[in-house]
Amino acid sequence: MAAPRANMSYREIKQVVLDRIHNKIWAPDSLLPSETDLAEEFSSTRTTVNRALRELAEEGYLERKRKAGTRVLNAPIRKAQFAIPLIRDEISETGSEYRYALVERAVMPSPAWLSARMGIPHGRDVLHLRCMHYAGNTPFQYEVRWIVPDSIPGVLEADFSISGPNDWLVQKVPFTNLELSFLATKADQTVAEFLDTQTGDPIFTAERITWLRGQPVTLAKLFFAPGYRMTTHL
Amino acid sequence: MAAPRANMSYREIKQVVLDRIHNKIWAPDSLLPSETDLAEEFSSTRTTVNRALRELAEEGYLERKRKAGTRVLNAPIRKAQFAIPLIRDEISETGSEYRYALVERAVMPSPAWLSARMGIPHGRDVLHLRCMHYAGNTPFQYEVRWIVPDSIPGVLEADFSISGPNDWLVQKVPFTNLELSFLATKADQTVAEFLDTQTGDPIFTAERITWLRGQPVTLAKLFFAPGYRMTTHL
DNA sequence: AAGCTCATTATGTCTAGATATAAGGGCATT
DNA sequence: AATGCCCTTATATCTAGACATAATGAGCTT
Repeated sequence: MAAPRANMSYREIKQVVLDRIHNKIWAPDSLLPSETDLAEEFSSTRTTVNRALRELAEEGYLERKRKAGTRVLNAPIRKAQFAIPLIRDEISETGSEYRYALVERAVMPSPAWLSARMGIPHGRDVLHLRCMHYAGNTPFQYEVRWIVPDSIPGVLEADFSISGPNDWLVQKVPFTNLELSFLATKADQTVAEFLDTQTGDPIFTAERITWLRGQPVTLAKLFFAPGYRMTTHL
Repeated sequence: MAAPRANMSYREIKQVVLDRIHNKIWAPDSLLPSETDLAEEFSSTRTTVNRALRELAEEGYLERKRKAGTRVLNAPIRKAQFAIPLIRDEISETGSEYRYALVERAVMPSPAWLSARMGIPHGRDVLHLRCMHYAGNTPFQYEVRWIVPDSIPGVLEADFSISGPNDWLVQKVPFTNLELSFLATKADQTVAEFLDTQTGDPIFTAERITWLRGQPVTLAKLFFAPGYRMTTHL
């Protein structure tokens, strides 16, 4: 248990505050002393205390409001952080060779569900892609993607047979906004074939919609091979 | 596009730096000017520039090393943050009433797979719980949990028939370490029955292991009702 | 009782400058 | 060529103090 000393660093202050929260010295919902008071107690400065409390608030332990003060959250909203690496990196790190294949490319009018989901005019042409990502010879991910070409100059001319649309988009289009969902889906026949598994198998799936300055850019459905886990530590 | 002005706030500086990264003024892998230089350019101070760059590094855009300088990451490791609320809150927010039921409570020797997974001695007694969480009358989550009683005084006497083990643990045991995984599983007969769905249906599942000062505390498998999505925005 | 105004106060941010520390690069040694 | 030492430099953090801003709550008005 860190004991208050003189000249504590903001890290040490964070630890002391955390300890006090855990030991209920500062109970849930209760108000902490003001930064000024804490600075005095820790014989530090307000700037340093501010950083400690600010970070603890970001981590979900405290709630801070101007004038109202700093409060201990009763149910610390734990924030799990998942790193979303490029699939190429994710596969390379396992020691396997990353391989990519374009399955289908088509320009088609936006289907109704897509229009609704992304907020684009019904019937507008969209670019539809289906791709496979392999770790060595093992299927890793089956990707189904729609791209709204209007807002992305050059996308209709881009060559997606060598590398995936994500690579291209990351390079060309800095998105400003992203929605990411994880869910479990049932492998239909197509997915099962591509991922080399049985129809009906549970498939860990990610759905990703990105916008650029309010304009919808792309929606991707990423079907992971059976056994995939998205894991984080904290 | 934010243009550099005098007396910029750290937020404005962040925006300018981000713009420059997006516009490849500072290309991936390239080195940024030093904090001192940037402070001069933005007619700000090093402290302010430092905060801007530090936050951008936390967000995964930059990499900073003492003496080496600040570098643009070529593949911005996007970090998706998921808020992990208490299930009670998650259900209340939908407007439904949260209901809880204990399905089974047993003390048993740790099965081999659990011992291996959590690193506890084989055969050691563990507390096994199965619970249901409902949103109104609709099944929301089926929870299967193991608790290592050694490190948690009082857990064998705790009453889990009224409220769930998570509520109790959060109150009593401030964990120091957590592993959280998301995956897709296939509903077996038990899960299907409790979640009121068909055997074989894909089930979004979370696995959570927590430790207290290196000692394993609990493992929970959380099976969510069909249709569940874990969503985040950034 | 309800609504409004305003002073107070805690946090939010910035300035200017100092010290601490990690790590790259050069130089000398082996 | 490889190793080890040291100097330099860029970031990391701290100090002390200032002003900015949101929100509370007291006191006044309606």
